[in-house]
Amino acid sequence: MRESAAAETRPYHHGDLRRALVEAACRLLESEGPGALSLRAVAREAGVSPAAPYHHFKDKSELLDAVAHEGWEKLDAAFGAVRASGADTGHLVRELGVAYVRFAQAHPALYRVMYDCSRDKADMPDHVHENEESAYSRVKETLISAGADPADEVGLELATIACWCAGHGLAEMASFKKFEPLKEALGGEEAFLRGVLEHLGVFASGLRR
Amino acid sequence: MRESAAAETRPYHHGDLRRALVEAACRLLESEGPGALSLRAVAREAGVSPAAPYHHFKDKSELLDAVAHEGWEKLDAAFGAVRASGADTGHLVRELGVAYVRFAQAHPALYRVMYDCSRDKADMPDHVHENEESAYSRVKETLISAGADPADEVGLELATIACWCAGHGLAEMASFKKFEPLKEALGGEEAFLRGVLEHLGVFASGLRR
DNA sequence: GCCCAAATCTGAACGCCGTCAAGATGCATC
DNA sequence: GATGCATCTTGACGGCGTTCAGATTTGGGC
Repeated sequence: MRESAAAETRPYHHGDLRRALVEAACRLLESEGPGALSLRAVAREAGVSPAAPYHHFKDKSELLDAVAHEGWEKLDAAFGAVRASGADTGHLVRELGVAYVRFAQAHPALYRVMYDCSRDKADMPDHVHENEESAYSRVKETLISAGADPADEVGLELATIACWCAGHGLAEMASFKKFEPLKEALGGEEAFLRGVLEHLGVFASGLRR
Repeated sequence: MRESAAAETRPYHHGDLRRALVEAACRLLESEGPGALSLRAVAREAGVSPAAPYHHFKDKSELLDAVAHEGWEKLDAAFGAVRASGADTGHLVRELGVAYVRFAQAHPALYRVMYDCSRDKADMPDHVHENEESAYSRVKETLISAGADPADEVGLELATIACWCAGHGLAEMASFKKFEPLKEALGGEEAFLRGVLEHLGVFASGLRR
């Protein structure tokens, strides 16, 4: 006889410790950075003992996976917003690239967790593979609306990967101090990002040539 | 009264513990991966007490910096080899990209340390900034030989950054399992790498348009 | 040749970490 | 109301980064 039938699998003592832990982890990540994200600290933040998380996650990496999952969904939402913003299709791919870097800059610790998880598993999360609403899928769609040939599956996949690689690389390097003079010369961060992306074929035209 | 006048600053007890530690760290990195690289393990591998490294490095991150430095020099050498291989200039930028990814795949743990250090300092190492023999400088030169306008400093810098971002992104994602079917369809890893790079302007032509 | 100051290394300690086993606690069903 | 199970706590283990006091070695000045 549950009060709310909201949760399908609901814990007993705490209410929903699993979610509470993920939220505590995100909170710590934003406030203290990735270095401060220990299992014990998360448990402390959630107000439980250091061993409590082990009833909801096999080990620390499984908690990080859950945090990363949260991150990918936030990224999907950010991409959805760009798509809904009505930017003209000619520049939409590039604007997705800018939004991607902006996301990484807005949540640097979360972004790091997202990719550390991917590296450990040597793959993108399942979520990206299967979900049609995923950011990855949206890039592919956007390439098609920009004129890519949907019948050329191989070419389309390669172009999507190219976008993703460039976006990820730029996301990890855009904040390097080395580039600050150049940013000033170009009149700001956004101009810098667009400038770099303009040199990368898929972002400039959405097509190979 | 030194036997060999080789070392300029030479330690007293061990011979050259500083170098021995860096080499031990590289050895551990190759054999056990980045997760096993603790200061204590490095000291163990070098046959000294856990506190000994603190007479040569301020803390662990400074040891990692030294390891990363070693890595960047190896990368420089790899790029030098490509440049000396006499590939035709039209494809040289792309071949540098392939070599970059190959380097990251050949030394994954070292590559990770190299970029973790950069991220922590929010910059590329000094070595990359100042050295004309650095891999970064070589990309720039190669872009010029491929036809980029050396007078357009801003454009040239943007193109170099674009190369670097794409290379780094591809290096971190090329081993994702998601891409394995595509690699097979294209007939191998190299074809996959070239295929992705072909979609990224600077690699295809070395010029903006 | 000898002594001293400085450089180098060791040993022990602190607090933190991830993880596990054993026991206490509370909910859900019978 | 008793039973069973999921949940949480307590306490412990080994490993980590780091520090500090003390032992050891070294090179330079007498």
